[in-house]
Amino acid sequence: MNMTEPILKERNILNQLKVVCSLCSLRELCLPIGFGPDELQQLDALTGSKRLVKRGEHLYRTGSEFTAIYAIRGGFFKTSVLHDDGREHVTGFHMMGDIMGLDAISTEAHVCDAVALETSEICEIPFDKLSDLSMIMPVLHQNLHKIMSREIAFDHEIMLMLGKMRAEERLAAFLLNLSQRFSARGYSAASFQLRMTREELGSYLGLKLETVSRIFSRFQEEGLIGVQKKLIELKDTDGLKRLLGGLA
Amino acid sequence: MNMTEPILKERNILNQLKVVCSLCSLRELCLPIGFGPDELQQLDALTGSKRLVKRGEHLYRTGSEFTAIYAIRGGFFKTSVLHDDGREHVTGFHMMGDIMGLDAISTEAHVCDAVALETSEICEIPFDKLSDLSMIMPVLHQNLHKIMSREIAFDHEIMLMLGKMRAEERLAAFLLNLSQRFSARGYSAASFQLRMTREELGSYLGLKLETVSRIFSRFQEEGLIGVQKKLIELKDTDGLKRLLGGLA
DNA sequence: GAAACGATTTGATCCAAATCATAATCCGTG
DNA sequence: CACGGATTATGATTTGGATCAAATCGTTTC
Repeated sequence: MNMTEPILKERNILNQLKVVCSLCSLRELCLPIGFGPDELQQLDALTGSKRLVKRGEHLYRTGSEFTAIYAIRGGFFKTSVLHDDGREHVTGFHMMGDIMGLDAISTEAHVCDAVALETSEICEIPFDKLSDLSMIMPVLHQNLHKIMSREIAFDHEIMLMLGKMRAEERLAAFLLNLSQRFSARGYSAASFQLRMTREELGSYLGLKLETVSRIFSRFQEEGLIGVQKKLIELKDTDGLKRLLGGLA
Repeated sequence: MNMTEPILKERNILNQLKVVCSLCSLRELCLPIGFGPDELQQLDALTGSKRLVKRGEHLYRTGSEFTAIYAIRGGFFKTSVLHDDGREHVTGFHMMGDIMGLDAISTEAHVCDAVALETSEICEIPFDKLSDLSMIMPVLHQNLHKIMSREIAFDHEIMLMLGKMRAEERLAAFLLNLSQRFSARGYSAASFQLRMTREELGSYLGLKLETVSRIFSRFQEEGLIGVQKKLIELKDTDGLKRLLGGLA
């Protein structure tokens, strides 16, 4: 073996990385562990096919062909399914650092709508390219599995919430989770802006919008949170946690 | 390049396949698409580390180290999480052909208990070996993604059920899903034995056991199903589907 | 800047499922 | 096979959240 082969291989990887829209977004997001410093620098240096999705626009729709997964660089999305009778069910809220579209791999068609709740920047990652690439980059391969596994585990938490918690507990759990996610991304854990309506939040939590509104008011009376329209301030995190009691 | 290298590689794969407990179980189950006839025959010929789990025994427990995923060759499992206050929440029912343990990849520790509801035969698949192997077998790699993706999509359906459906709709949806799963495995779609108690079923569906019992009785009065203890007979599948209305 | 529409809050009433209670039945085990 | 605990069925009552209703507040839009 001579030295040219590894170099060629290296170059090939770099080319593919470009195609793969740059993993700079992935670096910031969910795939950071395990790359060496050099690899990280290379990933960072690459610029990829980013795209703006304006508030209210669809990133993808139910039934459209699955070709890519999407890393959110900034902004806020909801995913939802629409029923025959016109009712909407919100299946998730997604922010900077989250990956969307993983549930479509098995059917090769998207199974929900993804809509931007504010103007957002996303990074499109062609899945076949990512898949090929992960065959030669073990770390990427592992991280891909971890991301999917994390989504499964997170969904199980949601199922617990929907199946076992009362309305107050659901709201408390939601606020604490959102706070924690903002905090993990460098934003304030105590104060944040909701991007969704009461109706969308209710749909996600299995509640009616009136119930969401009432419980926000009640939490405010009890000094647990401050509410000004969409601006939420967590005033007594321990109190909220106490509400959850024995549940997770 | 000479001819020895591919042959060595091939042998290496076969050795690893043995370690990987044999993919014969996987063949029957969730990874069947994409292997050539020769590969399939080889997979079938291999016998792997199967294990019996008796009724009531744990396959794994919350917090135990994640080392393997499990393919069910026969039998029936529930997965559940236990809360501080002693309450149990059932997160899933699993039968022949299902893969369990995927939600533990990200944390490297199991996040739920898996208990056999009847004496069952499982195949343990060491995950690091499977992961290595999938690096050199693209089809295995793809199928692994598909399985995980399918689990995510299925969980979204459960979330819909828990968030939007009334008790009757949940039971109807559950019975139809179970029937369809039995049917896909070659068993009768119209008549089957429930392996779980009313309480476990209620826990899974977000209902109390009394509600489950009452609705089974009501369905029977209406001629939708026949119930004799745990033996369920679907008498009017269309009627059950009609109950679901616009949902799913 | 007024009009129009959407989002939120709050009140009154209703209902599905939980809870409480009691049998009846099943099934594992000594 | 008879005992005892677990499971199921069913009735009576309670209640949390849905539904119906109306007023207020915001924010597009023309």
